[in-house]
Amino acid sequence: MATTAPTRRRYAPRMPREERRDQLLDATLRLIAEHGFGGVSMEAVAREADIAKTVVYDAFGDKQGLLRALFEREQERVLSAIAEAMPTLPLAGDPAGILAQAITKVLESVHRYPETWRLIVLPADGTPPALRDEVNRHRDRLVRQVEPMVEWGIARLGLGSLDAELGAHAIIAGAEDAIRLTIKHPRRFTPQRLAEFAADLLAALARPASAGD
Amino acid sequence: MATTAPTRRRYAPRMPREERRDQLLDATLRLIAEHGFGGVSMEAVAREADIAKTVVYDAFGDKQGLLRALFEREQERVLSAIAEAMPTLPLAGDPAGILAQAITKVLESVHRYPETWRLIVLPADGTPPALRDEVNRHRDRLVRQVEPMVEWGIARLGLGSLDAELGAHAIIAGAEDAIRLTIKHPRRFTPQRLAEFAADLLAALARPASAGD
Amino acid sequence: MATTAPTRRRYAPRMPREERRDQLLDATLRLIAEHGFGGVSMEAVAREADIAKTVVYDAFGDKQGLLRALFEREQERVLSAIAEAMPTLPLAGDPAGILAQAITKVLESVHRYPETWRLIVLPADGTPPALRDEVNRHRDRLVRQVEPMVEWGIARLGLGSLDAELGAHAIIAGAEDAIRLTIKHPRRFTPQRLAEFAADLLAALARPASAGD
Amino acid sequence: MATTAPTRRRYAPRMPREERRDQLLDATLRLIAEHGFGGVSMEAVAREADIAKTVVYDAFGDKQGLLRALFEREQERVLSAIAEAMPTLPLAGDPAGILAQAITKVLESVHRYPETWRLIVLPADGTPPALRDEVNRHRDRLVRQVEPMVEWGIARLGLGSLDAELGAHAIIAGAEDAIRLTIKHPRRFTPQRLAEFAADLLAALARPASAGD
DNA sequence: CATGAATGAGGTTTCATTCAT
DNA sequence: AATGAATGAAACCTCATTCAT
Repeated sequence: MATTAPTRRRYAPRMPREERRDQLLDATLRLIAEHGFGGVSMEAVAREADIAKTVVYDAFGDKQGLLRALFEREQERVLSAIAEAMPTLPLAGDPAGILAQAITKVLESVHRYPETWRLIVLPADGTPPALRDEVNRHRDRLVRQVEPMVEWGIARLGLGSLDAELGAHAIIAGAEDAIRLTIKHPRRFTPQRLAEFAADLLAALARPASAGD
Repeated sequence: MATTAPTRRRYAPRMPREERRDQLLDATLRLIAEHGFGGVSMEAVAREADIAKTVVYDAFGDKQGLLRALFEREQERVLSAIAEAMPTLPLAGDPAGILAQAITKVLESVHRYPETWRLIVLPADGTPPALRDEVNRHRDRLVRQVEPMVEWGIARLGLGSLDAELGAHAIIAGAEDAIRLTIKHPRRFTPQRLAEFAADLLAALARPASAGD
Repeated sequence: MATTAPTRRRYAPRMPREERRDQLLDATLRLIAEHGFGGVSMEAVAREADIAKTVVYDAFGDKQGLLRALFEREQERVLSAIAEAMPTLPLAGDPAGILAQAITKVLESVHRYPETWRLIVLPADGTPPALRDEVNRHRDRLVRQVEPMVEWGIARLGLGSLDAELGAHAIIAGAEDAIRLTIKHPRRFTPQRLAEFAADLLAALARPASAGD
Repeated sequence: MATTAPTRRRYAPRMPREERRDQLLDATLRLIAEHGFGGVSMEAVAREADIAKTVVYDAFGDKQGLLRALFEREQERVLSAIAEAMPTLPLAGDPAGILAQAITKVLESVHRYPETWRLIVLPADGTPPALRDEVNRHRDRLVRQVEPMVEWGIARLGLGSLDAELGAHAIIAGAEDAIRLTIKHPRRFTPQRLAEFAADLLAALARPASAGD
């Protein structure tokens, strides 16, 4: 008569709907972090929260609903961090400093909420295509948003011939990699180090030509 | 002269093991390309190859085996393309040109075998973690392999203070993004354009300082 | 001035038990009419009445209880319509007229309460067998009740050899079909038309033989 | 170590696909007969056949497929019995005899395959609406097919004013009731008795007017 | 009397995998 | 080296029903 296994508390503690939703989203995020996207199942979420499956259904309708809600919540955090990190327009001053500051701000958020960022930045297959597409849409929009800034930077640094579209892509790709490094080795790749590298790079790009700029 | 219902392929042609394996890996790759990773099932592979399921088991043991074999085969192609693209040591000459040439070579392979590269570069979840890890191991190795070249380049370009490790990461990240762009919009982002951008960037980085270099 | 999401009906109006029961039975009948029997679930009934599920349980105990109560209420209406339609005993006069009048009366009720009649006359499966059996019991009783009238009619019409039991069955079967036609195509098959047909039929059966009857 | 319950033969006997399908359709029909339509589930069918669930899926694809296949098989039997029972055109001779013979033939089939007939004649809700509609379509077609015969009969019997459309409906409704009686009380209501009743009825309808017929 | 949050059982379906030939 | 028929586990989802307030 083992006491461990069959002992199941008859009723999980009651919880208002919103709180339950949050708790379940946390559980889901944990599952993704540990077992990847394939590890998410309504069953597993319920188990992780030590609760009956139907509670999950009551809270989110179905699996799509669960994942959508998760993405929305996390995306929110990511988008607002990005929005805050974006330099204020019109741009003025030193491109290197501007970039460094933006990167620093983003990476600090990554530091605080690594799982959130991992979810958005490493969009795995297994994700309903709709969600994946949405992430991609946001990314594309970001690239287009950054492009005029890159144009300004190119002009400012006297690099007239450079391909601004690719420049924007490169910056976003670099930032994503920085995010990934931050997630994987937070000690080794600190926001400071990564931001400094970006600043150095831009500084090195500056054409000293127009000396008195 | 197929009749409608009861006509069932009597026997698929016998095939030596290696040939069959190749055929099945092709079928698998096709499935991934069309229906994403979720579209791969032993059943689906067998159907795609118009063969009985057990043949797949005989050829690869189990699903892991199938995917592992696929990854190995495709990785092979990727690795050899990379190996060929790598500049010959010791490095000498213009870093921009060297980088441009390496990128061009890689992207030409991407052009030819987009599915292969997609498989390796966009490693989807749903993939057994073991495989994913292997891809990451290869990537890390590549970063470490590139690092000394970056060091050389930094010295060559007179950028003494730059973080070489991050430089290597940046180059790989940029290359990966280039690969992704090539896969997604092959018309718009040609190898030439991407390589040229890389070259321009490196050229702009060159410190004219040691004028007589 | 409803706001979108968080607006939740605070409390449904309190209601004495009997009134609530009636309201819920109406909701149930509506559900059956619209979505068939499969559309009835405690949840759906509660939603249709805009009330909490447990109220339904409090009112009827369980699903069986709900359905049983519904059947009882509707059966009641059906039975009283039938009772009213029944010719008064002892029978006298023209069988055709008697039948026509009975049919007319029944079909008028069908016209007014098609859902009620549909419920009883088209007893769908999915209904707990118990209920179905009850309907059948009532039907059998009706057949037996009609049988002596048929006997009288047979004698009256001078059709001595006819099987009265089957005659009773035939009349009920015909009436049921008339009901079904009324429910499905109320315009096309009016009570008048159907009653007239029945009267014509009986008139045609009359043996003119015993002329002076 | 009880031998009863946990002893489950590891592998059910192999069977060619068609035979398995037939066996499963039989099992399904049995389930419907015993527990009504609600008693049909893939699960239950598998249990009834003492076989793994997936075998049912392999055989029919899904639940719809199972039910559709069942209906097709049974409908087939019903339709061919009806076709055989239909009097040959052009009609000639005694309407009563014609009707009696048709009814006899149908009811003999009902006697032999009561479950089949029950399935088609008592079409329950819970049936996918598509199937139900198909049954109704067949029934409607039958009514329209019978109508000209009724017209002929009305003329033949000298009942000029009678509503032929309703006559057709009445005949089908009566036949259906006869079928139901046969299914429920095969001893009490034999084909002979029911056919004789129909014949008597028609005979009684004949207007002796054209005395020399 | 009414609510909202919980449970458990059962049904549909898919899939990797094994057995028998 | 092939085939086709079987298994079991696990996922999604729905529903009747109960608990706590």
